[in-house]
Amino acid sequence: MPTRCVVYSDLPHGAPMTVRTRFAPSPTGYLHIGGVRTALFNWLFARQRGGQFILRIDDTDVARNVDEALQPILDGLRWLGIDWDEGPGVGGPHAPYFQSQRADRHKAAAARLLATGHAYRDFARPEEVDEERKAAQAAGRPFLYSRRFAAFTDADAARFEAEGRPSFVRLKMPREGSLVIDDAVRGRVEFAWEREQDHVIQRADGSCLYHLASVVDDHDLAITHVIRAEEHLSNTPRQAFIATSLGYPLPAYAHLPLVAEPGSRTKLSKRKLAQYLKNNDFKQVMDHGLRIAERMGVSADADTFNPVIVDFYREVGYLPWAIDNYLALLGWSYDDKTEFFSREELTRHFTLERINASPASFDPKKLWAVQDHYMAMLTADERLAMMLPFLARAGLVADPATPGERETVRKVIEASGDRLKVAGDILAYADFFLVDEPAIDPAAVKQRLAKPGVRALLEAFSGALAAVEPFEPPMIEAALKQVVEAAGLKVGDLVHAVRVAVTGKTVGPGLYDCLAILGRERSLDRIRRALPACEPIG
RNA sequence: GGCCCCAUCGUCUAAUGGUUAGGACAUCGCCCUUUCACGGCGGUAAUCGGGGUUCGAAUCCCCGUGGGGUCACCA
Repeated sequence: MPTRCVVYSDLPHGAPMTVRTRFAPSPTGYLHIGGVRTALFNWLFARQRGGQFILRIDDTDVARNVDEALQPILDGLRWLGIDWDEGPGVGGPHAPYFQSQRADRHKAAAARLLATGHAYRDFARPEEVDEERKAAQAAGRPFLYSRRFAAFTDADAARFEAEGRPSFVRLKMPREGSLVIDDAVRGRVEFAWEREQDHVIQRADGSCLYHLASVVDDHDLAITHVIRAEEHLSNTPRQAFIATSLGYPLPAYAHLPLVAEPGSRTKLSKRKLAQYLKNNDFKQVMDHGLRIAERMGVSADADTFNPVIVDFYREVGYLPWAIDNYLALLGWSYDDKTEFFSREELTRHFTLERINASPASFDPKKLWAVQDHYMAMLTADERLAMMLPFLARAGLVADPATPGERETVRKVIEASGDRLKVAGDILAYADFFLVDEPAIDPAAVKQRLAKPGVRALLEAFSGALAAVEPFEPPMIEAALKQVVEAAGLKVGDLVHAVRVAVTGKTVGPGLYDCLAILGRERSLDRIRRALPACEPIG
């Protein structure tokens, strides 16, 4: 290893090498929003350069059921449209794409490192290293393993073995000089070798640790650009040491700014949901999701029903591209005003150069705004296709929906306009058209129905409604205005009461649309049934 | 604590060393309006501090301060 080694942020010009990036999640059972951002940037960069995006599963240390823990991650990426050229489910020329299945390669690399003197067998017991560590700490100096149980000769090894000590393998890190990497987003970063530990790369049982495995796999998969979160920046020296010791060319590195908590710079974590809920924007988005889950009768399992986890957005009915577009803006920008990009535009414009180096806090309200924008661009048919499954899940329509149900829902969608922000919102706007006896909000009754004069007004309107022909919004509006004028009142005085009588709520699409969709008979029936509630309370 | 990274409105961000420091979300006010939502108009709001370099610094350098990441036989 040269005392100074410069890693370039991109490949030399003229090298006709295809860009290959990877996302290497470990099977944790869920897809974290920060992980998605990393995957997205890798994907975008590969696509922009006409290269390949590889999905590798870093399951080196898993004791759990990998399939079960992997599925949500694969599903999440697919849902978001982040497709991989090689990896689980699609295979590829460098298979297998599971780290656990590459153990032989890792072991061979460890053996080579040992043979070339870049690593050594160590016979220290954990507590013996801990003692050194504590002593260094107490003395106020940086810890550096003494290597006193390192076997640099066969004689050493024989002696330690005679003591019955198990051995494992450590890196023999340089203790002079420094490593300089030219990070694509951070620029030049220098690390002194004397601060780097002799990391363990292979356990006594022969299994290899993450850093070795990762470097070997990246090389075997011909990864050219390692684009990952900033938390890995300090891992880079040991990985660069492993790679160069093995004779591998170094990949280019790009360390992405962390996705931080709302209103903070701390790394976003799914475990701190309770704390994030104190943030009003976060709470609003969460509560909205909770209401939708409740209407569908879905249990909002805190483990995945969490705005830090991608599943949340799928459950609630966000558009996958809205999430991609929002996440692309978290740490990256195109110019001073463009915020919305089609898939093609984004893959055309994306560059590593325009990635920001400082942490970016996750703002669920801004994501909401991006979602709003894309939702508004959908046609009624597109929304219908998107929303029907939510209604079916809530038991409000058959699965598949009958032609009649589809027609009704389509009308509701058209009448609802921009009110539907996420697919799950249809539940709140369509229910009273799909059930015979909609739930009545008591507060709405008190506010709009239980007042003097309301009953007579509703009765008069019923009479007018019975004669409206055709039963369409403009005519219904005219009839209502006539009743109101005859009574010497304002439109609002009747509209609100009719709305509550008919829908049970104070909010919804335009009233005339509601009545038209409901039809004459059902409208009259509901008004009739609401009349007893019009008696003033007390 | 060591090492490393970061620092423009509350948030995401823009600004070849020369701009009245721009946009978006959020927020506030007004308008539109049958509710809600949308929409329209307008407002509040930022270069962490101190030194340099320079005719000129958000921008380059240094020092502080603050925040963050990382220091496993986890990944």
